[in-house]
Amino acid sequence: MKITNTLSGLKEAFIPQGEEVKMYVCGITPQSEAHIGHAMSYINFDAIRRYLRFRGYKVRCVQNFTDIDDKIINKAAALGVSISELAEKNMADFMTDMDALNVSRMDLYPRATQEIPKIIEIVQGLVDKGFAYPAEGSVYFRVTRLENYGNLAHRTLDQMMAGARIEPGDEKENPMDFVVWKAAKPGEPSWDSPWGKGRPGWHIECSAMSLRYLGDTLDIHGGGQDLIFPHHENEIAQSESFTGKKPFVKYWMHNGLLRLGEEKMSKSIGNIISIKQALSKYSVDAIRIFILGSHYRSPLTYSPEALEAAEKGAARLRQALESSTSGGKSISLDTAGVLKRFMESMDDDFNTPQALAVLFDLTRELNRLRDEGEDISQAQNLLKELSEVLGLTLKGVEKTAGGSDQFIQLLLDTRNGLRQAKQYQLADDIRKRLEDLGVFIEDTAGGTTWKARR
RNA sequence: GGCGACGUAGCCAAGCGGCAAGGCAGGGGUCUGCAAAACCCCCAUCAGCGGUUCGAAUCCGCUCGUCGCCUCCA
Repeated sequence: MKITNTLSGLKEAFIPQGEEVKMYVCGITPQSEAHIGHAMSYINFDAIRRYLRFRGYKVRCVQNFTDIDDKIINKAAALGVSISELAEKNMADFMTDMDALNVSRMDLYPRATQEIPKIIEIVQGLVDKGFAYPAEGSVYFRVTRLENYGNLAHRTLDQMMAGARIEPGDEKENPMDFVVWKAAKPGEPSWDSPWGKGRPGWHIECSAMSLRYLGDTLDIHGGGQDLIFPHHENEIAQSESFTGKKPFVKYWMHNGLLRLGEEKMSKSIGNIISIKQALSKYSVDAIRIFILGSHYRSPLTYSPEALEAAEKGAARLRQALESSTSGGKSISLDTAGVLKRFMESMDDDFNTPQALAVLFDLTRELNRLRDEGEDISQAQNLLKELSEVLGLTLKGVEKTAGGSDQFIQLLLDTRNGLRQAKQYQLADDIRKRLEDLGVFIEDTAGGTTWKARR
């Protein structure tokens, strides 16, 4: 398997440290509802995890909740609710969204506010070794102590300074120094520390959680491209300085960002479509096909047209699993070939668009064999298995609950009576009216079937 | 200004040195009482210009256009 490593900029052979792949996927700051940009990141990394498991790896994956930071504090104040109340609500919503998107659960979801002792331990360690210094109750990381600062972002300190957007902050020795521990402001939540009351800076929580739950060296650390700098760059600085071990992460993976129109979808710009909004219009499978239909490192633009196209594609895959498997002849499907193509695609830096193409090809082949009267159960099982690797559910829309099924069946029976009597106008009228109610009919050789669609 | 990525059919999107995957839409067939579904066939020379090579969408250079990061952000 090969993975593109952001640090080297190269596609590298994937060799994990041990039996278990240690993986960390940057989570959210639970300040508001998650949007489909988040969905894009987490669906991509979900497919990656699923494939690693499919390939026989054990995977231990951790995802943080950064439940304390400026944004949450301000937002909670604006809404007039407590910080924990806001965070709890958004974390619960996030889990609901992830479940709805069929993103498999992480092994652990640590929270920044519950990792304070580990965070203080790291900050203290950094101060002891001279990598960080206290100033006015805060503690800053001394960026100039590192030779390789900027490596992940492929930038040097000088180049960053040239950006000239950095505000020098009086307490800092160097404008690029970043805060690892923030002195408390009045009215804000705070914890006791050797430097007085304060709270963690951004970045430090991820170092604390990954070191604590996965060890000094991770195999894979993932997140959106917008996290490369400064977030992940700073994580490397803190973690490696604290443990004295390199590398902190063997493979850095970053997904491209979702755009809406010509801009990145982002909370600060406000051009957001929430996961719930998307799910109210499109099926999970459509959303996953839309996202996995583009390579994880490429940017993707959200559009109703693209989602609708994905929805139709999803319907085709589903249809292939729903069709009956009547024939009794032996199988002439090249299952090994299909599997090989699928794995070659995924082995190559998780090329999900190509893997999806394999599924669509398999679907066409399956339908063809069915039309020729072959037993297609094996092909269907393969399609089901590979779809699950990509996290597709391929579940049809539920038939209506309870009673109405019987009435629909009654109408179909009546209509088929009319058809036999060649009363086609009446039969077509029933079909049309059922369609208006969201019930779609198909007359096949084996009888009439129906399904509910929105 | 610095760093990075990208520009492939009507739309979305793989391929990254050897005769252009896949999805959606479109056209033509088969099947069907008609629909629907499904199957078969058709539909691009890869932003532009120049170079390297037996051979380039794929490598190099320039031009044009777009996006991301450098500040909170998946």
